[in-house]
Amino acid sequence: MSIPPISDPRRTLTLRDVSEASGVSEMTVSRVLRNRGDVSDSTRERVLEAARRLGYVPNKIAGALASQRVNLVAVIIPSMSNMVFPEVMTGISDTLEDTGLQPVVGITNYSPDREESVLYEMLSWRPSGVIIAGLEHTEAARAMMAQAGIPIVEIMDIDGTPVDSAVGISHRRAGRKMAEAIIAAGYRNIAFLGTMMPYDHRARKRLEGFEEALAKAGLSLVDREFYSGGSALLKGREMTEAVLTRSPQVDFLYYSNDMIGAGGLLYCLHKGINVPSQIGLAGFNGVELLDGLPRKLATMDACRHEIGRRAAAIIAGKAQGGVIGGEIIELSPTLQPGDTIRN
Amino acid sequence: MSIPPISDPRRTLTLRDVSEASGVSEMTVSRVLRNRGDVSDSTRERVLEAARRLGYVPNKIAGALASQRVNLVAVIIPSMSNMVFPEVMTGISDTLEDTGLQPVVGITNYSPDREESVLYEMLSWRPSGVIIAGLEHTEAARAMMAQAGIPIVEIMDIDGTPVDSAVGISHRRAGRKMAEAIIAAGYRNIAFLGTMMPYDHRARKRLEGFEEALAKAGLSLVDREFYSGGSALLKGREMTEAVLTRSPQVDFLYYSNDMIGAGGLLYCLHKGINVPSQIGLAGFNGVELLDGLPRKLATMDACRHEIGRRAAAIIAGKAQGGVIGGEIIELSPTLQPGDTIRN
DNA sequence: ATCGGCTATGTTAGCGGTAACGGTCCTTGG
DNA sequence: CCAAGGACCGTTACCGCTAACATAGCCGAT
Repeated sequence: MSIPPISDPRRTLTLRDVSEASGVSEMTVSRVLRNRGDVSDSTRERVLEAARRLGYVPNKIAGALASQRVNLVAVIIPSMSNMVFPEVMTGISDTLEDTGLQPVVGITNYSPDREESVLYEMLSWRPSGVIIAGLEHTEAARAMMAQAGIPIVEIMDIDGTPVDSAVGISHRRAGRKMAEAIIAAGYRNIAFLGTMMPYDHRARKRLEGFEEALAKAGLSLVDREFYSGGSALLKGREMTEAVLTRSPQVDFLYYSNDMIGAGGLLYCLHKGINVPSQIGLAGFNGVELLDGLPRKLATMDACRHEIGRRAAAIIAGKAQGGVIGGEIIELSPTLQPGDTIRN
Repeated sequence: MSIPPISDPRRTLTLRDVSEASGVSEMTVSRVLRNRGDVSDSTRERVLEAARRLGYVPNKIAGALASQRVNLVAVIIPSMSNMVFPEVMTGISDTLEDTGLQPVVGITNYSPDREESVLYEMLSWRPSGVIIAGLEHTEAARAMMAQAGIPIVEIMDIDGTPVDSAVGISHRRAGRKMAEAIIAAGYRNIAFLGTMMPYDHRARKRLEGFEEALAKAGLSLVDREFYSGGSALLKGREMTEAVLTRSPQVDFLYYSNDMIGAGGLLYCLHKGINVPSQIGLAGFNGVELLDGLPRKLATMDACRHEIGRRAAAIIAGKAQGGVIGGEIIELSPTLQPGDTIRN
């Protein structure tokens, strides 16, 4: 096939094309497109016109290499399909919006090895910062983050030792708090229903805190049930049925997340169980999506939006030459009693 | 502060560091780390050992610039918090998994301008392909995609003209099909409840197809109600109440998505309305999450997972020097009658 | 007129890798 | 014994852009 010397539609454009089209040096074009340095209004116009006409899209790869600056922030989270991380993302995006920084998401599916490789992949693009869920990582992952020379913020959880900064809540404390509220309401035969995922450390810590508080009151879990995969609503329903059949004396069901809690609630209502006097229920997360349920599920807000905002703010602050030291921000989840715990 | 000549913990490592540490040229290190070209086992070992010991993370920016190859696929979608795109993403990830390609997500919030700027931003990183939701884009966005010289796949919808390839369903046909099923079931006083978003073209097309089929049967919508923002479940509840109060004669409620449909279903059941004999309901998307509802909502599967897989397959195929021409793949959504349409 | 001191632009030298090609050895067959 | 070829590794020249420095006008002050 022929190779037209100029304006081959297939060849991707470079600064040189724009510079030739507008009769100035590449450097001047670069200055115009980045709004940096002094350029006269007349040449600025000429350059912009040429760039627009040609449909030039700058090559950030070259730009980043030359300037040693990348406007990306790596965000590494376990999942995107469970209502909790999308909201964290919203907080991050909102805050990053007007900083020139851009989030790039990586998903780990709660696998430490996958997390390590996603982190490696993202670091190889030399982002300006990393926001990563949780405090538990492989040793190699921790080493990479410590070495990277960029701000690192571990989010969601503060029960542990962060590599650099951390923003989150104490899930252990959250579990305790919920247990105390339940006990105070007079419930005594309490069951736990949650995920089986061995790497969901936050759910695990909540359960630990929960059992700790029960123990302090001389109680212990009457029953427990775990699941993995499938429709959360349906699983909640099935697990609830299993528990209530197996342990009819149960008077409270503590779920590790709102979604299965909602399934349980629907099951109880369907069975004509009196909620909350006969049986009480509570979930975790404060998922707004579920506000339309027949009865409002008791839950605990995980400050997801706020966590995203604060984490992004830390990255943004440090990226523009802020301090080095890591900071730990603990947020306080609030109990939302809803209609499923008797007052 | 002092500037140690070597092994400054702050300086980021380069190939040169690894090459010096292992006594071979940078080129050989590069070959080892990419598994390309011949390298003896003994040097390979030495290099890998050195890289590991130093904690070297390759710089893909430099690599991409030199090789003119980037293993990223831009995925541009309107939202991540509505159950539909996470599943598309899963399909994309699954298929890209073993191709060496990596998805990078950008969110537009249903704003054409935002879509344009996200696209520009992503193209400036010179991805190997673009997967973008919908067929409606700004003129500039279309121009950019046409110029980019990489495979473009527009997903979800095929009612229109794609820039390059397209994978999706016909939402107009989906709307028609649902209307026909509803009419066949004997319902005659039908109302529509949906989103107000002017840029949700797919919901719009479904409604158009729906009304088209109604018209063909000599019917027209008895009532309609729109919402925006808020908890979908709750909105579905509120809208349903509004419609049933305003138009008591209604015997069928067609929702633009499953989530508000679920809210409506819960409302009807709560009010003691006999579903589906007194009032029928249907949604759209086939959201598995909702399987645990007291009654299974009639819906239409949007082939989300399959769309993701096929789109990714097209990109993967073309990225390794496949053909140039665009292809259009139409998938067929299947009606899931559930328990909310009388047989 | 001469000399700073601006402003507006150009020039040079990389950024950290990789493609392409070149050069050693060492083996092997004629 | 030598040519040919493969295995292994190094050298050179960029990729497209930007930091840093140079340069050319042009102004007002001396």
